[in-house]
Amino acid sequence: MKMDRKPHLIKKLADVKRQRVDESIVPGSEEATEVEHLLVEPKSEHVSVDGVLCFGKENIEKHLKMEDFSCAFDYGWKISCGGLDSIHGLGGDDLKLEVLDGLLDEVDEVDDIHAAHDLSGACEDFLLDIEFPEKFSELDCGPQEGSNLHNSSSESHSPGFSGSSNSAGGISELSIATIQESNSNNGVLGKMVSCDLHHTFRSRCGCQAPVMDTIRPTIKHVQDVVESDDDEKPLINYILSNKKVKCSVKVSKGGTLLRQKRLRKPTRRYIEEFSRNSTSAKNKRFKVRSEEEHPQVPSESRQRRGRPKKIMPKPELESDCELSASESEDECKGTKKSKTACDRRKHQRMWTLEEVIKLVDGIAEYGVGRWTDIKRLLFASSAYRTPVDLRDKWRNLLRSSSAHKHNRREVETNLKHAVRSLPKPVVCRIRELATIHPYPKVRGPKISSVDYVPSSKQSTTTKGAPVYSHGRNLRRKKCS
DNA sequence: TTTAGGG
DNA sequence: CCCTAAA
Repeated sequence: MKMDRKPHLIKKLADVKRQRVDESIVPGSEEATEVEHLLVEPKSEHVSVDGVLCFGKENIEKHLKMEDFSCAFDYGWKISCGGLDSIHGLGGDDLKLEVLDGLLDEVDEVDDIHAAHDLSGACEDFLLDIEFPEKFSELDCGPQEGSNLHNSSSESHSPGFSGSSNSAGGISELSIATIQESNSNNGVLGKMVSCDLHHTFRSRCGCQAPVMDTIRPTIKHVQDVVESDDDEKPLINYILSNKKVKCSVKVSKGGTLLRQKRLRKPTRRYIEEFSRNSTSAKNKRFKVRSEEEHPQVPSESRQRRGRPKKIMPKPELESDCELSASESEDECKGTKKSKTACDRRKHQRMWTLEEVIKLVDGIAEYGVGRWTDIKRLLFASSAYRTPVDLRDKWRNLLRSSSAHKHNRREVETNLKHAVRSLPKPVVCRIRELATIHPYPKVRGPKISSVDYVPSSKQSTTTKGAPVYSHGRNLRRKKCS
């Protein structure tokens, strides 16, 4: 199916190109330069999303028009075509390849072009993106293939495609920036260029990439569509959310080139949580509780961070599956990118009052420092609380309680706002424990000889007051 | 592996 | 919450 159309389309384009090239390209050398740059610097996927999203039906008109423009920039076009064709081994490539070669000779960025050509190689890094075009090509591109190059939806599944999509995304992204300039410099031409660039993108990833103006409404549209069938896949949600951000950024920046760093593909879990939060922040607490009721579920979530241990012991529940899935994703693709993206703190769990109380009880019973014991005995049910978490929480509790002591008024004012605050009895207990089981750390003065002047500082440092009797807990901070 | 401590 | 060092 694609095979049939390709040659045809290309031919058509070639014709158009002949007509247009002279008109559009010749006058402005700038565009050419810019395009080269564009070709050289593929960046970030966010544009690809733009392009993909643009596939709204309302844009058919625009797309058609753009097809006319598409030839303004034969460089990008040809290249993209060549790349795709060569990759997919479609018919009628010889010609195009030839042309491509010619272009390669002409253009400086041979390497880049080759890279584009050799999509399979280029795309390895961008497997993440593959799903974008896929999803959207199915979603939005389907109905209107007739009017488009439509070399995508069916082909998009080929491994090489992701690469093309990426580089195309980079192009279109840059093109946006370029467009601004072009517009200012020579309005019409700029527009044409932009159109063409988008077209290029579109041809490459098989989706339509209309000009900026068309993007916004389209996005909205797509959004609606997607939101309507929520089941479609969280990924889409993510895309949309991302999309929103990007759009806003673009607007705010007024078209200045903005290069967003590649974001790591969010795990399903992240997506889930994101959607949750966005839907209702209030439910958060409730959620935590509900999750507490099924502690086995999230148990896996924690394992990941500490040590690899046994990765995915056995998927028990759905959420477990999710986790494992995200895990595997992380492993596959995250290898390279995980570093860039700071996914720290991905899973935060609010400490409920019950938990805090439990923790305090545990500490009261076992003492400070025996976190594993406390965990094992009191938090066995909540697998997501590691001993370290308990310790951290305790630390925080101490801090807050001491803060209470220091300037109560201030704290109280905060209490009004912060729902965080613990009930007084709990605070009292904490403080009590603090004195009984001093946490080795926060001690005011390095007074090793507490015996001498204990009272003076003791009041202020609360738990800082070293209680010496608890052998185990008596950890001297390095008294330098 | 567990704790402490720092970020 | 996360990470690392030390025990």
